[in-house]
Amino acid sequence: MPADHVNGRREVTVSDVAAAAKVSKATAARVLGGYGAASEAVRDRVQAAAEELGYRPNALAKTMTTGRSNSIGIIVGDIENPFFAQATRGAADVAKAAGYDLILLNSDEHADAEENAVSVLLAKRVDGILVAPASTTDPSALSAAVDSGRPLVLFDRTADGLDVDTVVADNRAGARRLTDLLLEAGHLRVAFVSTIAHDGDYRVGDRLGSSSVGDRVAGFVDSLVAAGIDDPARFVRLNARRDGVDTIVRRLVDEGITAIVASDSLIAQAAFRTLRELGIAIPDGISLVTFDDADWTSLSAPAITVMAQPIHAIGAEAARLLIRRIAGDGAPRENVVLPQRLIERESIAPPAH
Amino acid sequence: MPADHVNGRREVTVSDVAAAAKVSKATAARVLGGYGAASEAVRDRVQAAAEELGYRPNALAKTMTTGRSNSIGIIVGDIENPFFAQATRGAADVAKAAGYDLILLNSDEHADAEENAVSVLLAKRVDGILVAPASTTDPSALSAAVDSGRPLVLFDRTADGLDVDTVVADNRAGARRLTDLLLEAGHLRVAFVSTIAHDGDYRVGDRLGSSSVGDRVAGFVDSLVAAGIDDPARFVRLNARRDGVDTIVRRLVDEGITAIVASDSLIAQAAFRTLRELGIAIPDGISLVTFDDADWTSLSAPAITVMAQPIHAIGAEAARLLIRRIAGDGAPRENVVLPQRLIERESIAPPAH
DNA sequence: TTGAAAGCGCTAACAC
DNA sequence: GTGTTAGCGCTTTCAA
Repeated sequence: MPADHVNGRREVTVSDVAAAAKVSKATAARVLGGYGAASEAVRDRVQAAAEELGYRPNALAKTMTTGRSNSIGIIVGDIENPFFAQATRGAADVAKAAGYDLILLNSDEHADAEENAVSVLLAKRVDGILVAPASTTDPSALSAAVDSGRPLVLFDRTADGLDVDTVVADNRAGARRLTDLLLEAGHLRVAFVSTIAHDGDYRVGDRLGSSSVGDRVAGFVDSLVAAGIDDPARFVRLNARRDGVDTIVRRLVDEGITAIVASDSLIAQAAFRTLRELGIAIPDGISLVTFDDADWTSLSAPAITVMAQPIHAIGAEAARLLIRRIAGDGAPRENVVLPQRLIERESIAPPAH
Repeated sequence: MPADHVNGRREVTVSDVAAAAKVSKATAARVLGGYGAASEAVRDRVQAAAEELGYRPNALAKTMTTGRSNSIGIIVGDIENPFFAQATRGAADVAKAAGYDLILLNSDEHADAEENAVSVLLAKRVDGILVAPASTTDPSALSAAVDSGRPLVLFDRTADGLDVDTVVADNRAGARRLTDLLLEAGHLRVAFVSTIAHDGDYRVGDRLGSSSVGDRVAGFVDSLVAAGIDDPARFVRLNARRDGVDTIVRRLVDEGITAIVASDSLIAQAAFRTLRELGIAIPDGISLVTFDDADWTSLSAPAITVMAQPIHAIGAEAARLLIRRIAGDGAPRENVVLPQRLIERESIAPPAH
């Protein structure tokens, strides 16, 4: 039952229009497709016939012959995460302006889901793929995409060993600045908390599964080192997904930590709740800072000092790069690093003791 | 340059595999496509050849002959809006489980963008469309979708005159309950604020552009009427996008309103900020309630009493319905109404004086 | 179980 | 300016 749809109705094709307009298929296709030339009379006749019959182009057939689908795939961790939603919107706007649509897939940060997503997109012959790689250190799930020769652009995270364009925020500088702020306020015992999985305790130089978290940790360490603080690695607490942010924060409190750098606003949110339950005031009991200017950070009491990321721009820039590649730009790979922006609010105070 | 990609490499096809395995194209296609029968020996040979050559199926070609694309389109107002992001995730999960992918389009609540989105999706021959209609009262932008005969399911909002499945939340009951809470606390002057556009002042019975807002207003009015409050329409303030939530809230304060029902959490957020600027305490100066359990509503001081919606479920249920239709379910249209859930927090107190 | 051939709706040469 | 023809990569009769 090809071309028919479930309801049995058959779609109107170029041939139908051509017949109705009494011209050849090629001519009808030329005016309908807006390419080639045609006399005004013929053009009118064809358009009238198309209108009359309710002709709707079949983009798939076009793709079959041209090789271009005008759609690009985007693989995010989870579209429900505001970060990805904003980046996706940025990408969608740029894509739409250039005539592309987005096929959206969630990886949940799992390599196998990511690999599967790539397969699906390749099968649908997307013109290019945008992805926030689930793993920086082992991006093998993306190899099919690379092998396919189709343009691939990474955003938010880089991927080791892949020679592709990337767009990320300057997480290291951002983390450095955020931590500096805490140290300048007099803190000596400040912790960095992330949900990222990591075997054993963190040691300086360890590579993390996500370059953005890795860069944040590096910036955090930079700051402590510059301040002459001994053994900075002991202040880095990972595996918060496994262990629970709540548990980790309680432990930090017991250890006498006086300030916390949350690796993302979800962690900050959990920490905020735990501190409230513990009856510890922010910032007088403990100072708290985080990444991303999430809604709640300016509405909470106190409002949270954050390092905002140009999220929309990250997605938009990635899409721009991808589209340029699709158009055949053979320039060497580009690694765009966008600046973060500090928003100082009320969650930092000198340490208590 | 058909079938070649930008880089000039040609994709491996069924024919290539068939040749390598020394079988006919049909046979190779049968084993590769997992349909029809084949002897074990042949099957192995074909699979080995496919593996060897790096065969990747072309889903588009398959769609061309079968008429099924295994992709569904989803048109949302704005993916950056957490409501749509969550609903999209719900739909994506159900879709993925059934073997479908999502093509995502933003309408920005504009009819022309919506109409254009429908066109694109129809051209890409999606198997069905999910849409949160930009307009309940004039859904003509969706007529092409309806005419196409392809399944269409609406979520979050209904559309007048369209005989299609819909999935919405019980906004009227939710608004009624939320408003009742305020009246029970002793409020007599409570306002409802929405960004929806509307010509002139609201009058009871006016139809609004969005059924969800319309239902909320209706529930609000129900409550006031039940309490014997005169002329409830005067407490309904629309056009907040045009006039600014800030301006409207200030005016309400001047008018001596003692409680506000925000039509969504973005409005509540703006109102929260304005009241803070005005130095009016919540709930002692003014009580505030809203829809949607947004992050900030539980972290703000005070935490906001909200009517939560089963957002994920709305998207999931819509996708479920759509997929059932795609499978050929000819049952009469279904209008699913999902219950909302009250979360009482700290933003209601008896009126001041 | 396997193969040959036709066709999905379109574009792209190439001729006239 | 217009028509003819040959594909794109797959599935689907229909025979063998």
